Amino acid sequence: MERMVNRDAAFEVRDGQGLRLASGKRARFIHSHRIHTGTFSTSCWWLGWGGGLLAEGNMLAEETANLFDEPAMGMDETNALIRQRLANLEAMRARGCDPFRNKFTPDIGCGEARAAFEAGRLPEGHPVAVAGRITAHRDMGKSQFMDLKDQSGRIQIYVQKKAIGDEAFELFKQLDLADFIGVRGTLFRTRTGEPTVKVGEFVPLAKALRPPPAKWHGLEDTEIRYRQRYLDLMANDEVREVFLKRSAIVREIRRYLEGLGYVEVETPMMQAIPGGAAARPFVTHHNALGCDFYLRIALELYLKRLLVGGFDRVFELGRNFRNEGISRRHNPEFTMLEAYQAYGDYETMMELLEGLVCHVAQQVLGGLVIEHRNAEGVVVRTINLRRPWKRIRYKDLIRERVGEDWFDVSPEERRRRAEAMGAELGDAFEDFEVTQAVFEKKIEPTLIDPVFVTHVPKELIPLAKLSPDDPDTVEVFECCINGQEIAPGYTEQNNPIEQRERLEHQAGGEQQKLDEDFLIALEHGMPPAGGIGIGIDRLCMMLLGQESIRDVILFPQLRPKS
RNA sequence: GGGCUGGUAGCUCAAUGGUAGAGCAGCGGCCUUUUAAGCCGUUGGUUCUCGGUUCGAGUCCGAGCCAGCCCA
Repeated sequence: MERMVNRDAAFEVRDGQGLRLASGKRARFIHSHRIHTGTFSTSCWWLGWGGGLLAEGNMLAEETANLFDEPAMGMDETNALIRQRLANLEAMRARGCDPFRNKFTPDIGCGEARAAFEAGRLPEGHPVAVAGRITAHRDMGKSQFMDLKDQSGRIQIYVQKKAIGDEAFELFKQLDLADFIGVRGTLFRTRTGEPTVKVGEFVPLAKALRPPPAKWHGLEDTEIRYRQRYLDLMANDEVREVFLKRSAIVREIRRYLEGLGYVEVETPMMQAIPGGAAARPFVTHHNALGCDFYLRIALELYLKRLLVGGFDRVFELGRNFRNEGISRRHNPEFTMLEAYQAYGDYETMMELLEGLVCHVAQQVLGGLVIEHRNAEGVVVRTINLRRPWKRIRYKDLIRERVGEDWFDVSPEERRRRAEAMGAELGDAFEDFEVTQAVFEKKIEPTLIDPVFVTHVPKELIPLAKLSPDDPDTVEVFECCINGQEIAPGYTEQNNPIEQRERLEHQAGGEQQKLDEDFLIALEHGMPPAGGIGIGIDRLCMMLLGQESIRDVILFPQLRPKS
């Protein structure tokens, strides 16, 4: 009975309120202006748009009737295109055909069938069963062409009136663009050479009550593209491609790390003390425990506990949450890879990163030279990932880019020069921050090919371990590609006494901000280790040539529509 | 948070302050190998919201909402 609701899930709950349906209760619902009665096998909620129900189980008929008097808010039945589709749905039903079928089993994908036929792996006349969404319709009178699309791609189908009979032909014409159908037929090639399925039988599988985006221009409204990504994916093949490749990137990252003996783990997203980074967290509340939790801002502190526990090569690939601004490069939730390797150091992690990114690029993109193109298809940037990647010390890079005497002049002179270069400096900026502002504004954006910036001043990263050969710097690298920092890597701090001092200093005397359990773990002994964090969204932007993080996240965060 | 740009039919876009339009989609008709099919006809609008100026506002002004870009 639940399916009954599902099948007719085109009808709204009034006033945007949800209705709770108790198991075994009878409920009335409406479709196409007809009221039906049903019983629910499980309890469930129906809410807002696309929900199905108008009244709760044991509500009296009179009460329900009142609800029906209110104007429809959820589905726009005033829209002529939707009304037309509802009428087509009814007409289909009147022919005794269920517009929302439970199952149809294709024996090959649309794109696969097409490719196999093109390659000669399937012969002319070969029988196939395919299913997909109708993406184009070309009406030739007594014969019809349609394009059918599924995940594997597109194939054309061809229907002749005399081949399927008058009755079925009329039903066929009741189909709308964007409906799903299943088709059984045989492969052939049309006069124009197009691989096509000659339909012997078809089955409507699901009705689309709303029209799809325009076929030719695609969907360009950025707001709809992000809020209703399914429409974007439907209409824009290149967007689909980006997300399929993102999936492949993540898969290849896992494969590479597994090949090196890394163990993938999952650690808490809800944490009592959010640590491992300096960022504002989101707060949430646990009712039964009666306390607040924070959504994690980093993976580090739990992964290090696992090093203590004896997982020597460990990684997690998952979501972090930071309660900060939203921009072209920032989404409040973003995907991070953190990996830790016992008995390694930051140099180990540089090699890991090089190997990882090259493996992914080779497997997913088929090469190590990445070209970014603008909307006109002109190459605007080329990134060369070939190994070895450049390694340069922070101070050497600064000297190389903004003057050999940068660190020899007075702090006042550095400030003057930085401002002359257009770096924006806070009044309270210390000397190292002035240099860092120049690095971020003037140098980082120019680092297109991969660069490991090493020997970073210790003031910048107070929690890291000092470099033995230059104690003013720490054993840290920042890897920049495509003008952005993609991944920092560290020789991890395993001295619990120093770690405690630093964290206590960072907590500023607020005990509740100190992750005591983490410090206790370190006191049990953590092997020396290299660690790395990779922003997967930014890595995808770089590899896939996307200028905005929103174009590599399926459902980027936007302000909720009221 | 600040600046700039934008919001018009289901989609993509037009419209000097003077009758809101086109293409596609939809609907009706013709067409049995088309593919952005074609041809003929046709429906469709709270011009994001609220207020103001004006004889008259999609257009000008003010406030707000949403988005994009830049900056913080």
